[in-house]
Amino acid sequence: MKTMPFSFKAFKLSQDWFATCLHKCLKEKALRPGKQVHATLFTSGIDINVWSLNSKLVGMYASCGDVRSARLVFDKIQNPNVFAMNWMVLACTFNGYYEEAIGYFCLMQKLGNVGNEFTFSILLKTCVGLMDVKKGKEVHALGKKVGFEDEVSVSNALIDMYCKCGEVCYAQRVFDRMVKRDVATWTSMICGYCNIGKTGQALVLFERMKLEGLEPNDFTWNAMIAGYARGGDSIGAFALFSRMTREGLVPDMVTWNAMISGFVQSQQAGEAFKLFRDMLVSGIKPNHVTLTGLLPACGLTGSIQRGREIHGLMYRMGLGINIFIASAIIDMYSKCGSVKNAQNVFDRIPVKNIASWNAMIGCYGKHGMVELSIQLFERMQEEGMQANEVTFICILSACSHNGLVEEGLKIFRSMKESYGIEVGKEHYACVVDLLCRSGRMLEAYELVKEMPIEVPDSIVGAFFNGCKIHGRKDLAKMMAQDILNMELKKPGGYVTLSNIYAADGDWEEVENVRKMMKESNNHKKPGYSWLEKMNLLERKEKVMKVRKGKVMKVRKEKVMKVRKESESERESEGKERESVKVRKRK
DNA sequence: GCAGATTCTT
Repeated sequence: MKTMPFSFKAFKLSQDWFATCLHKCLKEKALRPGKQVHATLFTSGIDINVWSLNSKLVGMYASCGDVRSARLVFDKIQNPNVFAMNWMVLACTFNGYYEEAIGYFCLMQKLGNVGNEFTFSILLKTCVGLMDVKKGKEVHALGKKVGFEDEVSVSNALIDMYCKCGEVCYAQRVFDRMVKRDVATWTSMICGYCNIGKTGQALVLFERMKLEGLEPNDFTWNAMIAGYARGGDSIGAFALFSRMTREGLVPDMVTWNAMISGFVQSQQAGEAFKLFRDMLVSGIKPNHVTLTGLLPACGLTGSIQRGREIHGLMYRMGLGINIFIASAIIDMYSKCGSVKNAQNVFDRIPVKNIASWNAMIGCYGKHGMVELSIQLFERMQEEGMQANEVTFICILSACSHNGLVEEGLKIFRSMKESYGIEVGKEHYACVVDLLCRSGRMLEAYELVKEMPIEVPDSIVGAFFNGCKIHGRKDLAKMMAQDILNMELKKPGGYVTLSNIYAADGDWEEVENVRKMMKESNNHKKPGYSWLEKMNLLERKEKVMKVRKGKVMKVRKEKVMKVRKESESERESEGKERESVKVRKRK
């Protein structure tokens, strides 16, 4: 906004001049100059209601994200037009005031204005924000009634809304009915399929789109590549990535990011680093997402050197204050075995968020410093930060790995009562592990039985393993019986049980379980139906959990490996320092 | 003049 014509000599006190200035501020999302224009407008005495400046003012504030100022201006408008009201709905939606956005829409209806196609596109976004398909359907019906359903923009928004709310079938129905489709239409539909893991279906659409003469753009390629990467198919993702470059297209930053984090998520740290280098060579500047995506690769291989390089790069890029990277860096140092570096980064974060606290609490826990973990947990609350589920996973696993049975149990019991946090699978897993490690098998048994949620295989496995170690075959048998009697919340119990016996080499029991399975005709239900119905939030959680699971699995090995490495590193560093000292003395 | 799809930490 340096080019704003703020030369007051050339000041033309006309509404045209104000309109041009406001438009420019709106386009460039420049709040401060916009406020200056507003102030000048105010002192000039021009009535914003006489000219159409009112909606432009609202638009300027809305586009800059200043909802409060937009609202203040809006309230002074005598007869708000569609534009002003659309801007209000938009501003409220983009800033999370979904209910208020709907309020403005209702006001619009009350004033006898049905709105236009943009009103409906924005309103559908509001429904996405609320994750409310029911409202989305209402908007759909209303839009149909007033005849906006055939607008490409509205149909696109409908597809987007249905996909994000987990109703891909409805999205497909809207898609099929469309007479004219643009790139965004296809991309939204492709995205919908990618997000529920149906990359094959997405690919079919991708090819069909090309056949119909529409060239996929960056968004389409990104959606495809990201879809494959998120589904754990880094080979498929990379095939697309290569195809994209073969077709003479230049991948943009987001595409590189998707591909890099895809490799990291499928544990291919080397490929990720290679790609990152290629990205730099091709002249694309990485952003904070690139670095947060790449950093876990350092933890995977325990390469603290690479981590330090990225850390340095972050400062050179002026991203030092970015809270997302900061947490990822803490985690990186933690996984690479350097508590001190992690702590340094943590201390330098001016405004910490929950992820930064959790990363540091987890770091202490991983390195055997439970007391510090708990101290930090307390400090966090003193500083007014609310603990979340992840915080408790960190604390409980710290207790479990360091044998703090009573403390761990106390924290576990207080979770719901004092903090109002739902106890999840991971928390149960930590505490079952805690009890098993300290040989309190009966308590572990009771805890597993009282679990109100579906008991995951990992917990059952940990329990059986504990029974083996502590010689409690009686409890193992009881648990097995409970699984068979379906007393335990465990669909597919037979399968788990036979797997457990198989892992133990007890083939006789395996055969028994199989027989029982056939007799009772109780086959494991194929788990496909929930995919269609699951909404996006749940899916995201699920994906996160799957990722976390993968990380947890390797983490143990890595931490051991890293500890060894960092020990030898410290040794060599020590030696270096000594040699430096010697040289100085000389 | 108002939209649309992609990437990220615990």
